Amino acid sequence: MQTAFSPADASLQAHIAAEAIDPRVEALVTELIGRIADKWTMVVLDVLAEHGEMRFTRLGELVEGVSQKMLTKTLRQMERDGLVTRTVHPVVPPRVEYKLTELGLGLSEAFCGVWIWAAQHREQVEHARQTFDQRVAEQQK
Amino acid sequence: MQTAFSPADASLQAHIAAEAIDPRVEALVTELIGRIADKWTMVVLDVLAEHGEMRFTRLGELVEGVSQKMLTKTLRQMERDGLVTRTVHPVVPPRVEYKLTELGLGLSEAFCGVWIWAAQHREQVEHARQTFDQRVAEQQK
DNA sequence: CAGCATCCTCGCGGATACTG
DNA sequence: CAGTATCCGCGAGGATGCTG
Repeated sequence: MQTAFSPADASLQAHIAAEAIDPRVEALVTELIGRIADKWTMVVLDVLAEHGEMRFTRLGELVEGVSQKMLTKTLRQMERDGLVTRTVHPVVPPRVEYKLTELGLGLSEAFCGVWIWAAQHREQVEHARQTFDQRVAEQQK
Repeated sequence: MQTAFSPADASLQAHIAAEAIDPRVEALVTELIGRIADKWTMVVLDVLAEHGEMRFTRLGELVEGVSQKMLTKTLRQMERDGLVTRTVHPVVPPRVEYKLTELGLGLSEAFCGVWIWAAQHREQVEHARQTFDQRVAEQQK
């Protein structure tokens, strides 16, 4: 079924608008967003999209700031969600490679717009914060 | 237009590719992503983008699932980041309206791709989870 | 090397009660 | 109506130590 997707993409596209109104679907999508839109998932997604297949340790270096625990957890979640594949090479020392699936690659592309936005508007956001904080401080007085 | 942005947009656009490589900028953008990519912010953003200016209570109804505390907190953060404006009408009973700024509107558009992706691939993700959980369960035996 | 297990802390976030 | 204030449980997430 192409695994889990019977209707043609064109048809789906046409239904997006209608689906967006359905509150139940909205809720499910929101839930999905809530799970994948966490900090580490996004960064791992980005790193893997840029560098391709990678080992655990190398990934930990590039993500930077992530603890080993969180990296493991994030990767497990992503594997569970079908975003990455985990291939264990039966050698010593063990060699485990992580790689984005089609699904993961698609998500990384969808998220690309947000990265660009963040890069473009970071300064505006920082300025807004300063202004806000200043206003609050003055109001305190 | 905006008050807080000296370099021209075209120039910025040209620098995006270069900036993306700079690790410091990467870190800052990552941090920004980490802050805005939380569950409630995304949903509020979505609701405001769809319905325009809205009052606090109405917002709480549409977001659905959010506690009053989290809604307040989320809105304060978004206001601080310059994503929404908060206008208090000095009447009784009090009337407070929230509305997306240009900045917020831009982010909601950037995030649009992710919403579409989530709507389109929700089933695939769910299927992947079932497969994964099954595999783990069998491995346990 | 790639992890699992354990301990421990801290702050998220819900529930409830009160106010301008 | 639109919040603030307070209490509190629980899970996220870091640090450390151990394995195949």
